[in-house]
Amino acid sequence: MVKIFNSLSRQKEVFKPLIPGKVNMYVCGVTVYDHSHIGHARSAVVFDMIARYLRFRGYDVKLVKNFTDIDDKIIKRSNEDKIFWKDLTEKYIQEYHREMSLLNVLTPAVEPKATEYLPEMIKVLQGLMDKGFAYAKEGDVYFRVGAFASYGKLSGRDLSGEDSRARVEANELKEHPLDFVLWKASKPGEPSWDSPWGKGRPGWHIECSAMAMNLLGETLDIHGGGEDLLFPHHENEIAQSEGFSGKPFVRYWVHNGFVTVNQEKMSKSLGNFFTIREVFQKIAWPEAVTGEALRYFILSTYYRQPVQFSDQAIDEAKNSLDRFYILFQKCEQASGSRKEAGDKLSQILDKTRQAFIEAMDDDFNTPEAIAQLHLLRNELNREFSGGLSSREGAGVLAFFKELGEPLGLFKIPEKEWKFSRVMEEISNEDVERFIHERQAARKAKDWKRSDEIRKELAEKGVILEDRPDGGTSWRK
RNA sequence: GGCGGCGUACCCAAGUGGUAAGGGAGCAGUCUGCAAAACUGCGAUUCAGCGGUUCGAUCCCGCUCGCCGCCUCCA
Repeated sequence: MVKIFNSLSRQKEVFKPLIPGKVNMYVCGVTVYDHSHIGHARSAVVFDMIARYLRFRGYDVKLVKNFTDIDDKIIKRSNEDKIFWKDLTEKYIQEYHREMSLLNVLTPAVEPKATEYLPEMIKVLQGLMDKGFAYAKEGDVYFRVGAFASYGKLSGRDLSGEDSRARVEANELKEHPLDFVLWKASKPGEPSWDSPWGKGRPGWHIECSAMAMNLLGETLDIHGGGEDLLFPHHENEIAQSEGFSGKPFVRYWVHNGFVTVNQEKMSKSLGNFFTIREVFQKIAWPEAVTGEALRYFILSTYYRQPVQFSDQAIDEAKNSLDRFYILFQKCEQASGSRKEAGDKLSQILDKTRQAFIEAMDDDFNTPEAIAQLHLLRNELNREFSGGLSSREGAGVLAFFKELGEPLGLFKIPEKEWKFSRVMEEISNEDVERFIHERQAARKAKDWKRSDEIRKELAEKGVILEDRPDGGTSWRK
């Protein structure tokens, strides 16, 4: 039984989708005018994890995540950089895709772009006009907040209570300060589309309503996004969508917490942000390893809590993952002749699976779920210090991969994981050659030469482990 | 001014009305020719502070302090 914290009710609720077994899920994506930062990465990873976990629990999940490819910032940037706005957005969409794949974020079923849904948006606008929820002024169209009785139910504000310090944009054309623009008349030279109210472009909020309703239906099971979108964006989406359809727009609102730097929200305006690409550039591990470390870092905090980004935090995540991969390597090297433990192993695995599900069912408590995997790792090392049979080793490995799937972790083949911090390249053949030489030295009790070789290899990032059976394992 | 959140060991981070998971780092031990890995032990008499409710509170209530977020584009 999955429970989800619903921002609308501000409590955990038992998750029951509209249609049993099916989940329609919409997540606000990014505005493509610049590089994405770690905050965007968090949101993407969190909702990817949620979709993965619901699938793990047997739901048929359809996930839609949009690209906002037309807005003020895009127009501004395209003018500054003297690049056609369409080329600008295309460039960043491609970059986003590349980064998502490094983070092991699955591609959503549909990734609609705002500019591909103009007719659908205009249809919603027209509907809102017809019902009196919208009014046109000088080529703009505004939503009339006063006409929508439950306006403010998500963000907990009421229309009368907006006092003098509310920083609402002054606009003579609006009937109420909180009225928001659905359609914006275009200035000469700006990208524009035809509409019954003249040439213009859509306001920000309308795209999500139109795309979500068209692709997933008028009532969504889950709608996600960063907590900064709660107001006004999601509040406005509710008003538009419910005003238009007369049906509840979203059953479960889910919001992820921020990535912070020195306790402050990572944001463009504060200038304290790290782009995803910059993190990958800075860290010398293979990209896939960095991606998994970053993902582990994100998932090691509960998704609604703020998470503090730092180089050290990524290092710690990597260290934790190393422990798992060392175990995986041992599983791979398990010996076929080993006597099997029988039921004990499967009992241990079952117990962990149960605890894992219990944690994840409780509003996707990934830190707790990961802790369970560490407990298992610990128990396996303790109970099976004598080693596992190759069949058992494969079983354990498969088990970690199985539970790693909803988290999107443990995806990297053991041989490709990077243990050492040393980035020097050395071929496997050379490593084997050195180890062979060292074996001979050890046999002759030439410890001096043996240690020299160990040291040499260590400098090249190869870590040696002499096994009780006389062989030597290595990793790099 | 309105609304909301947070404060758990050196760092990260779960959690429950019944006496503090897990990870990282550290130290010690076992094992090892030496290592590595692994395991074992040590590490918050205590959960920002002060009151209250309770047989009992880190967890419930109130107040105080500190930090942060939204109210403007924002994941």
